[in-house]
Amino acid sequence: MPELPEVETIRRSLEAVLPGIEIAELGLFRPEVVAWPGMEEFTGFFPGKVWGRPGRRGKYLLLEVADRVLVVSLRMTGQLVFLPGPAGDGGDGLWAHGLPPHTHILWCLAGGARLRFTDQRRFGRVYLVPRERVEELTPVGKLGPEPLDPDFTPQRLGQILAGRHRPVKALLLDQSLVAGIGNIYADEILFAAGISPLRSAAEVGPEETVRLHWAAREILDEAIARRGTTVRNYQDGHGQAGGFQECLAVYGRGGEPCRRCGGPLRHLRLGGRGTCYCPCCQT
DNA sequence: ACAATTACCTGTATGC
DNA sequence: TGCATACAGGTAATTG
Repeated sequence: MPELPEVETIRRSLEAVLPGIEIAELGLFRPEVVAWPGMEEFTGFFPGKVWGRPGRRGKYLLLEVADRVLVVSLRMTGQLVFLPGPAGDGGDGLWAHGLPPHTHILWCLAGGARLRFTDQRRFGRVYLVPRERVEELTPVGKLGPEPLDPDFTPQRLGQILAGRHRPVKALLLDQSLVAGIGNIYADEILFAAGISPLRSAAEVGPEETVRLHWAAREILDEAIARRGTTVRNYQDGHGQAGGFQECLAVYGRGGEPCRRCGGPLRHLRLGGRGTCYCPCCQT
């Protein structure tokens, strides 16, 4: 499940190889993954255009291409992988052999390399929009602050929590309040902060807010350093797995002993999401 | 305005 | 062995 650390890792992978490369042709095998604009305009745009620098906002990849931005939402199982060419399986253009199943878009690049978008469950979407209309035409316009930006302070987090009576985990998952945190990191951040996911946000005190703010940055930074978490099928922009799954304290460990107190971790359903926490260490 | 719920998807695991 | 069901969960749309 690509969350902020995974999308940032993909962004860094692509930043190393994509800028300056020209697009030769495009294969669109599943038009419904294109949310904007229409299929004809989308397919007609790319040939001859040059990739710019990849950016990120929350869980969204923002790939500059000529005067537009390709906004990619990977959702659950989406993958964006750069395949160097023309060696190996590269260089065959749109008719390349060995393309994995669920390949929905393939950009064939000058020199034989390719960029492929795959998504087993087809939740993922791409938007091709003018640079100045990203916020207007894509969900990026509805996102809350970036948790790793300097202006995301404990005070700012306090304002987000204040007066809201939903469980604190539900707020962490709400992309319009804080951008980039998904189910894995919400559980890990709350464990690191020692706060129960069930607590009403309004009842999180000032001292705990500082701890929660610290935990969010600590966990997200460390997860980026380890190139993301691979529990199912996440891979970075070169097709490599992440390493943070070895650091998980609670996610996916319901019933297993807490690494801090040794007691059994609890698994429950919160807002339709699987949730793991330690009832002893998180209050 | 806010909060809760549902639809969208398919591979994997489990129960009978 | 085979079939049905539950589950994984990010986001948009819908309902309350």
